[in-house]
This record gives sequence, structure tokens and C-alpha cells, in this order.
Amino acid sequence: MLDSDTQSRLLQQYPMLGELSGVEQEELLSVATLGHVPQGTVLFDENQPCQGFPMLLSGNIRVIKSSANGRELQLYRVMPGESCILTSSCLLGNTRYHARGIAEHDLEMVLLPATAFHALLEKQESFRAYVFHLFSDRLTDLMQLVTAVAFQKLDQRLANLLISRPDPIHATHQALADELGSAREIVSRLLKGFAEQGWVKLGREQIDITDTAALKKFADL
Amino acid sequence: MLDSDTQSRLLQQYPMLGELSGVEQEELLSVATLGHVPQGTVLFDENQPCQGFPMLLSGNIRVIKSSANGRELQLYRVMPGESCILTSSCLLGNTRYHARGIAEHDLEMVLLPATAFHALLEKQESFRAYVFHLFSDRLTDLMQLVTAVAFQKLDQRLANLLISRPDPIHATHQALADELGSAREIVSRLLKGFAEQGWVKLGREQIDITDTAALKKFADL
DNA sequence: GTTGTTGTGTGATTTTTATCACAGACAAGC
DNA sequence: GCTTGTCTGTGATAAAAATCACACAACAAC
Repeated sequence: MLDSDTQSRLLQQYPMLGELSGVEQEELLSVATLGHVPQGTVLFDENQPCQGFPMLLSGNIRVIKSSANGRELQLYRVMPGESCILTSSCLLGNTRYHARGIAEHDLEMVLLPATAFHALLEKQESFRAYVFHLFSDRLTDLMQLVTAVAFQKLDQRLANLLISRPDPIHATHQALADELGSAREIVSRLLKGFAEQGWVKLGREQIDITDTAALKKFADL
Repeated sequence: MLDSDTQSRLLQQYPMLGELSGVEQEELLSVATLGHVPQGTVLFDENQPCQGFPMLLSGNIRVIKSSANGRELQLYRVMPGESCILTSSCLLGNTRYHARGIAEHDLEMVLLPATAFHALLEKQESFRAYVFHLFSDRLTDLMQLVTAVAFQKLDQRLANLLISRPDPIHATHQALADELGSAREIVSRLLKGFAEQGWVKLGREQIDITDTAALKKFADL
């Protein structure tokens, strides 16, 4: 059972739940549980079955694939108000996870049991629309990711990554490499190149973008 | 309006439509149209809006992304009984296509207008389940594709492609390269390598697999 | 301060993939 | 037959990425 503060935050992030009738809301909230998850926790991993439908209140989840030789690639991030479509996919298809989910920052999330998720999907038109929309967005994301990995050079992908982030970027080169699915040294070298062009300024665990326009131009050909 | 033969074929491929009441079925079939599409036709392309929901009776669709420098990569194939999830995605998210769809062979398909699609989704639990399932499957496919492209070498991906096909493979090296998102020469060279290992026998537009086990072993590390 | 850990820079080298430029092989049509 | 177009083989080179092997800088802990 969720306390009233949590309830209101949940409704704020997931407004479609507000369309439920009072009774239905009660029902829902009585089976939902609030979880606090410290940074770095592996929320789910390849081949694990699915526990329930998570709704993020704060923090975010990195969904990644990792390869045999220790490299990894980020598929997407789950932000508050969103939900892990991979989980929905598992619940709907009754399959197991095909990726790993890691709490990037400390996490607060409400977990909805599978049965409640299915019930919601049946009853609530707006919830259904929400889930469909999520699917749709992720599919688009993934398709873009595929093409980026297949056709773009790493320098362009790196440039894209940089401009997609709030300006002073705090991350290790390794972290960036992991997001791109490449190796640290390469990222370091490319960043050095960017710095020599005057596009960024490098510091320890920090990258200041000094010429967004140039980066953007470089990023999309 | 569909003739009765087409109707029965449609129901055979899409059994969940059989769960509709008689009236609903009539309604549905009255707005659906049958289309014949010759091989090679571009059914949809990047940035185009979505016309309706296609249900394949025969033939199949290659969904591909193409890059600026003339290379392409196959995202997935749509087979009879399936439907193009990309289309669903567009209809649900009200977005435009993010890929190109090409008729690989001559195509027969029933096209459901967007409104009918939405109506079906609301009314029919089983249709909804079907669409969710499709989404789920494609998401899985795409995630596997991403990791393959990101982490696997081309020779392994080629081996995988070969064993995923019915044995005497009829395709040009260029077609295989397009499916993998690479260049023809490379595929040719890799195939030659496979042939030297005794895994395949090469002919013009034909590849006979002579050692599936070895290929399989090579494919997954 | 010293020590240890983590993050970064960088050269040297190899592997993998792409690109360019043809030559020859095969099939179809005249 | 010859011609034409498509498909395949292959060498030479280049470009991109990965790998290995360290040196060194920044920071934290003691």
C-alpha cells in the first residue's frame, strides 16, 4: 500500500492512472509497492523472468546489452514517467529479459504486479494507449540506434552523444565508450580530436562543450 | 469488400479475427480492401505517413534502413500472418515511417483503414493481444540485431544468416550484403573462406550448405 | 606527505571492414 | 556464334576500430 504522498507523485508522473474510478484506483494502489533502489543495482538481467511493471518516480534506468568480450552498449534509458518497455514486452509475451537494466542513479519506483498490469491494460483505454505509445517510441529509438551503429562512424556517434546531454558532461571516457559500445582509448582519442578542433574542453570526468553548432554539424554529416 | 475466398484466407492467417461477432466481422470486412502488389514495390518509405494496417496473405515484406552512401541494412521481414509493426507504431503514435518497406515477392494483402484498426484494438481483446505480441517480438528482434551489428564480426553474422535460411540459398552476394548492411566484395570473400573450409558450396546465385554444424559452431562463437 | 586508485594520454601494432579497379564467368537474347 | 548485362573473384590500398602496453596526472585516504 502506498502512502498518500507517493500516490500523488505517482499520479503526477503517470496521469493516465488518474482516469481510473476511485474504486479501481484503490484496488491498484493496494497491490502496488514502493521500492528504493541504490545506484548501480542490477534491476533485471538477461534470461531472468519478469516480476512486474515498474513505474519510475525518480532516478533512471540504463538498459544495456553486454558482449562476451566485456564490452557493452546502451540500448536506451528509462526516465521517470516512462516505463521499461522491455518489461512490458516480457509481461505481454511471457518471455524473459533480453537485456540488463541498471539503476543509473538512486531510484524510487512503484512496482505493479503482473496481474495488476494485465488488468489495467484490459480496463484502461488510456493506460493501453500509454503502453502502445511507449512501444512505439522505443521501436523508433531502437531503429535509429541500429542504423547509427551500422552506418555511422564512431566520431559522429560520439558527437551526437555529447550534444544530447546537458552541457557540462560528467562522465568518464569509459562510461561514454560503454554507451557507444566501443573502447575507452578510442573515445579518448576522438575527444582529443574534438578538443583540438576547439569544440570541447576536456577535464577529469568533465567535458565542456564550447561549440555546439560545430559538433552538431559534424554529427549529422 | 472482400470476396468469400479472401475472407477465409484472411481468417486462416489471422485467426483472432474469427472471435469477432458476425456483425463486427461484416463491419470490418466491408471497409477492408484487397491489394495485389508486384515484387519490388516500395510499400512505404521514410517520412511517409501511414495509410492503414496491412495483413499479409502471401508474399513478404523486407523492412530496411538505407544509408547516405548507398548501403542498406535489413531490419526484419514481415511474413504472412504477421503484420508490419512499424505500421502499427505509426498508427498508434501518429508518427511517420522511419524505414522503407519493400515487397520481396509478389504480395497479396488486406489493408485495414486506420480507423478500423483503432476500433479493432479497442473492441477486440484478442486482436490487442496479437498486436502487443507482435510489438514484443519485434522489439526482441531489433535488440538482437543491434547487438549483432555492434558486437559480432561480419563473418559470424553471415554464417548466422546462412543457417537461418532454407538450404539451397538463392540470392546474390549483393543481396546478402544488403541484408547485413555491408558491401558485396566482403561477403564474396567471406563466402570464399567458408567454401575453403568446406562449409558451403558456391554457385551463381546459389549457396549450398554442406556443413551446417560447423557453420553454427562458428556463428555463435 | 606517501600510497593507492582511478582516470586519461598516447604510441605501436593488428584486425576488420571499406573502397577502388578490373577481369573473368555465366546466362539470355539476338 | 556474338553481345550485353549481371554476378562473382581478387588484388591493392586505405580507413576505421580494436588491442596492448605503458606513463602519468588527479584525487582520496591514510
